[in-house]
Amino acid sequence: MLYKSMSDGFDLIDEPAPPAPAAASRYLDGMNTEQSHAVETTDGPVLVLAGAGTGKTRVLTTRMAHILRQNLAGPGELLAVTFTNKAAREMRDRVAALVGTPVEGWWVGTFHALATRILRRHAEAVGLRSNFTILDSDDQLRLIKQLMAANDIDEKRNPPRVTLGQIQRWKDRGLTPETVPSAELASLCDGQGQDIYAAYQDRLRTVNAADFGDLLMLVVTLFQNNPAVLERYQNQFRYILVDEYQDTNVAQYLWLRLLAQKHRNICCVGDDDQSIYSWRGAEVGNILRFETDFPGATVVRLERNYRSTPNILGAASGLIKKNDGRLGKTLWTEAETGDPVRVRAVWDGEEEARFIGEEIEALHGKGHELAGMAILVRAGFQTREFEERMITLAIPYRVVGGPRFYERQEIRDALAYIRVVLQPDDDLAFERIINTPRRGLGPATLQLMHRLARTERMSLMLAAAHLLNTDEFKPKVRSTLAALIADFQRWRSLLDVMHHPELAATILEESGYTQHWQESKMPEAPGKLDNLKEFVAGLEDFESLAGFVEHVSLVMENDARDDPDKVSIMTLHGAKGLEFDTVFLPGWEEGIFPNQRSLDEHGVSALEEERRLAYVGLTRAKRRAIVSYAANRRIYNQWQSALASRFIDELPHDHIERSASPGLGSSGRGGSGLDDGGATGGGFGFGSGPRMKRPLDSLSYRGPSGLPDRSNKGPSFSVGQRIFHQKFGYGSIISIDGDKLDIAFEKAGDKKVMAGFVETT
DNA sequence: CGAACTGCATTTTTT
DNA sequence: ATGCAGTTCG
Repeated sequence: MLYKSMSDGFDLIDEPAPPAPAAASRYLDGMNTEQSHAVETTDGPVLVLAGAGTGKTRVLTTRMAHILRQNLAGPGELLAVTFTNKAAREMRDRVAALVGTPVEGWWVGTFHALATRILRRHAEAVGLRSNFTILDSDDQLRLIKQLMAANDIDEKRNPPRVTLGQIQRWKDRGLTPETVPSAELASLCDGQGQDIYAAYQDRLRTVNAADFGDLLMLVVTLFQNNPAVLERYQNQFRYILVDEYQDTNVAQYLWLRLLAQKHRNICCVGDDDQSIYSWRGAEVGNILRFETDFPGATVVRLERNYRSTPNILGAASGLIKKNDGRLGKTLWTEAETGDPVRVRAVWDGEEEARFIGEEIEALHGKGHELAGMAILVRAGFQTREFEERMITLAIPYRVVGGPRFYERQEIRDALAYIRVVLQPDDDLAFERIINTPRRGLGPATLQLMHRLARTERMSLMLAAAHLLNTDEFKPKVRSTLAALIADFQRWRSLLDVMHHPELAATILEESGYTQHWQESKMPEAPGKLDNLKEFVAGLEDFESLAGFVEHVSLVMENDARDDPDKVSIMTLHGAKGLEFDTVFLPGWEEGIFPNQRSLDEHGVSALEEERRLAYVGLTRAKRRAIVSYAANRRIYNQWQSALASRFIDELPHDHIERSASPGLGSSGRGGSGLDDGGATGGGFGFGSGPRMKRPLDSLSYRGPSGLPDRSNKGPSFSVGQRIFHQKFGYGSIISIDGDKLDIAFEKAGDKKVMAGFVETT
């Protein structure tokens, strides 16, 4: 099990607690001073700055247990908010273990789940009905496309994804169509961004739906417009706890601030150094500003680390120190020094995968569990070469974060049928399946329905019903559509009668959907049928179809089931909150990590976020961290010479040990602080060739040490100069950064190349 | 309606 | 290169 070990070092005491005060504080045993301070400071705002591996979950859960045990609040008066369902579940389980009571009726959950819970009760106040649908990203995109088409906006120049993304960012910031700053409108949708946003919101209200952003924003609106409702919740939640506060966006912040205003007992836990989600709206500012927002706040720093060795912490701390604007923490530990962080230079990606594979085999051979090892990459596409390597070596592995069950086409289709049964106004769902399987209800029919729906501001289903009373449809269409609507009505009437898994099966059967896949000769058809079976079977775990649909829309989680011993391969983002004995951090090269695109788009702040990502990566390791970087990288099937990531040079020398694979420039002398004067990471960045397996071909460019000639005695270059490169041919210099040249090659396009591999012509 | 073709991008992701 | 989406052709 992946996260099992997370409680290592702070096992929970789950004996039932005698009421006596002396015994009641036993759950505080074994906590360090700062931890218990964070737990026991129950009055007023508290900010807990919890460095990586300092036991923040323990503090959070113990604090909840403490509040309950001291009778400071009942379960219903405690609000505990997390970002992911996994975190919410873990919190529930651990508090339940501490208190010895089941967690029914508690307000422990994700922002979105809790917001939904509030919203269902007050839906009318914000223009929805209580059974509103929560849209998934597929629905959202389809809707945006429709609206853009209706406004004659060119999709080529204005990708719908971008439009949707912008609207989501606005919602993250709590901005309505009316309050979006005009300066931000010019660039979107040829200046029609505001209209599209407004139309989008309008459409959502009409079809009784909300997207994820709405869930948060509508609660804020609800509170702002209905003081009585706000007051009720303010009174109810005597204590508020927030996990991962550095990840909150503006809407979430407003939400919390409104709720906390009355009792002011809000405790936020977070780590500004682990803020890696600004690109999806998170505001590090929220955590940096906490003391201003909540005057008189108590700030507790958790700096004692229970996870990693001093070497790992030293390397990570040295790296993160390069960031400005931190609240600042100094992690320390009493653990044994441990191995230095290894930094390995390799020739190319293939060799990197081979190297990591060998390391994993060696460790496994010595009895280390595969489940304790992880390969953490910057971007999804990097997982492939490691997967391939694991397959050839027959090492069991799992890629965390692949496509999810509920995102599969057939599951979404099935879900859409159910959604329409539950909520006839759910246009997005209805539209999805109106012609799936094929019924001859194509675009023409749909267009007719849409027109009426839009002009009369009604749902498609209603529009269809109206149109059946006219002679707008051809007879065949008319009878098919009438039959479909009748089907839906019949299924709806069975809702209270039939056991819901059975009903779902009936719907899939009678609608012809099952048959559609039975007849399909697509290779994936059998698998899809299996998934549908699994889907129906999964319904047993829920009380009703409505409960199930809610679960699916809010809990789109991966089935993290199997625990057999496997190496984890995942992105750095995906690894946040996890820990492993051994962590491999490949691909530390300029352009990949830090990611070039990110840098291009957001400059210094992006660099700092990338650095935090590196910090997150390193601090996942309990005992061993192995960073690697390749001299050559194939990107989109183009060979590029790569430069070692600047982060490598930022790792403090006394905590790392550098080495290079045999045959590669910087000898295997190993030893930390390899004195190669390598400002850019030790003799790196050979020119590359597509099939240049060894650097031999480029011997003539190397200095006596076997390193590329990086002395400045070689030819000097100037911008605009015409040059020749062994692999890329002729080109001209765009810019010069030390010994790194940006060159526009005539054939190969723009590349970054080391000066040592370029000849003047 | 489905196969085949063309053009295009290709970071990170939860709810 | 590769995969995906949107379009076009049979």
